[in-house]
Amino acid sequence: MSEKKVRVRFAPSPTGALHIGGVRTALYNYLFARQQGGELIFRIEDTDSNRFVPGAEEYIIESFRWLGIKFDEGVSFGGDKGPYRQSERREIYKQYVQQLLEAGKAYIAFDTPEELEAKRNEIQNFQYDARTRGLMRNSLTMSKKEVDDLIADGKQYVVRFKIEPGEEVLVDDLIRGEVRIKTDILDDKVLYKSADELPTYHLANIVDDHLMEVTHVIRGEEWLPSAPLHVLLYRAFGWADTMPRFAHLPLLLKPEGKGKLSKRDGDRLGFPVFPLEWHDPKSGEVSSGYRESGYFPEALVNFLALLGWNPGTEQEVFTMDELIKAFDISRCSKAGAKFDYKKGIWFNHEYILNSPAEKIAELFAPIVANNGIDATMEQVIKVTAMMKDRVNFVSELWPLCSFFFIAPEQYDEKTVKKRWKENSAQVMMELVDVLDGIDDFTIEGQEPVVMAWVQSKEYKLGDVMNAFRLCLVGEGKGPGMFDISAFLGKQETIKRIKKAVEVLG
RNA sequence: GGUGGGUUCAUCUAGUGGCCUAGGAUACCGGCCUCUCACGCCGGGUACACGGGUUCGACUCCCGUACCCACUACCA
Repeated sequence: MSEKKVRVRFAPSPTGALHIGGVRTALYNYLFARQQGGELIFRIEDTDSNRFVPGAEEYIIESFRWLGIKFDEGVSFGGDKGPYRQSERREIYKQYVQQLLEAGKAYIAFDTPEELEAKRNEIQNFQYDARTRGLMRNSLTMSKKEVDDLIADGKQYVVRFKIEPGEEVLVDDLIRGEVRIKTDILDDKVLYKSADELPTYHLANIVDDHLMEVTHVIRGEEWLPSAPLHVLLYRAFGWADTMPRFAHLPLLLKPEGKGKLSKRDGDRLGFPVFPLEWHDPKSGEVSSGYRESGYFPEALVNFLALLGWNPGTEQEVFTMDELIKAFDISRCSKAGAKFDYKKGIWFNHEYILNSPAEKIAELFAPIVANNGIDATMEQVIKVTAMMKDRVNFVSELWPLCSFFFIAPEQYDEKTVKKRWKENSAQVMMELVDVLDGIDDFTIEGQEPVVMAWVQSKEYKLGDVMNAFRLCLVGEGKGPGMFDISAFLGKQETIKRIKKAVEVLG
């Protein structure tokens, strides 16, 4: 319809670490913006001064930097529609609140929280609306003078939106289709609080989205019930013709059991619910993050993108660019998705599989060094190339391949029992002689010679190789035997065999 | 309680009236590969919430019931 440039926003409250569901919402906004050639705005919704948590804003920005989700404007990103922090937009909101007041579309209410609480106890299912506002202390029931005097007196008040009953509001949702709600069941929402001179979410959201020329509001399903209120606000301001389109995303649910995904589920089942490690400044509590747990940002993004959306093809592994091309908001599912964290692990495995050994080795090298090993980068790359496809996380690499760098101190009991035969010691000593005679100790140099010897002696290949493995590794695991011996070199290989023969006899 | 949203394998999901004896992926189990352990490959399993319609025909459309989720704050 319109030729307007697509503009979307992600607007978190700085009340703590960014929840994984929020990350997904931001990702969908990003994919949509990029695909449409539009822009993504980062706005901070800090209209609740009581819930502000220091460091949260920086945490959120750093999270997106790590994930590769880039904003075009907003807090810390520049732009000419700022300020992008709602606490810095007080004067703007005041002006629009005034506009609503003057048009008779909102009114001032003096009821204290205690009075409201009393009313709720007095009347069951009490709701501040057309039926009850005549019973309350507000500018609808008081004279203008009374109201002016109270304000002049410094009495605290709120501004409430005057909802007219008897109407049906239509919300046209990109994911859910047409949702209709009767205004009778809506309450006169608080739009502004004089106490901190700040609006509530609803007012700030509409004013900012309008002023920032937002064209699509992509947010969590928890906002669906208040979407009609937002539609009504656009109308009250006379902005109905430029009202953004809405898309309400399904929620992320607990992996097992009922309810929405919480931090406790992560702690219990052993997966992070935050992108980065979070240190709560109040409680001092530390929560694990995907980054610190060894996930690749690309894998997390890929995993999250497929949780609640699918391309309609059988492709599952996507780069960010591929996601941008394939994304289609109308293909988002409507039902909440249980958080399938095991699939997230699989995605990480896929990324390791598809990454060159050099890249994984860069991450593995510090781990090798931390274990007190003085290895060259070339050695680390060699080991990584042999072992990386077997793990889900880089951190799993070391326990699997420390034997490349450290000779076994002891020999796994079960493997000894199974693989160390009567004549193993003798065969291994023969093998030492065979190996000692090989000048070219590469895989290609060793293999034919050793194989020929095994054949000539009519030994069983398995018996020789498994005993050989036990000598070099200390247990029955690892890549091909000649890969290991070639890496170790002639001297170390022979040394380990002799040591094993000595210990195992 | 009220309002809105939702309901396909254990899990994420494909499916827009006949292509569905319901497809893919994860997890699990089994096999293959093989000098071991993995990886990989191949294979396996009791899924359309239930009940009524509409229709020649329903997983797909309509109604009801059940269950789940969200919202119901001077929080977002």
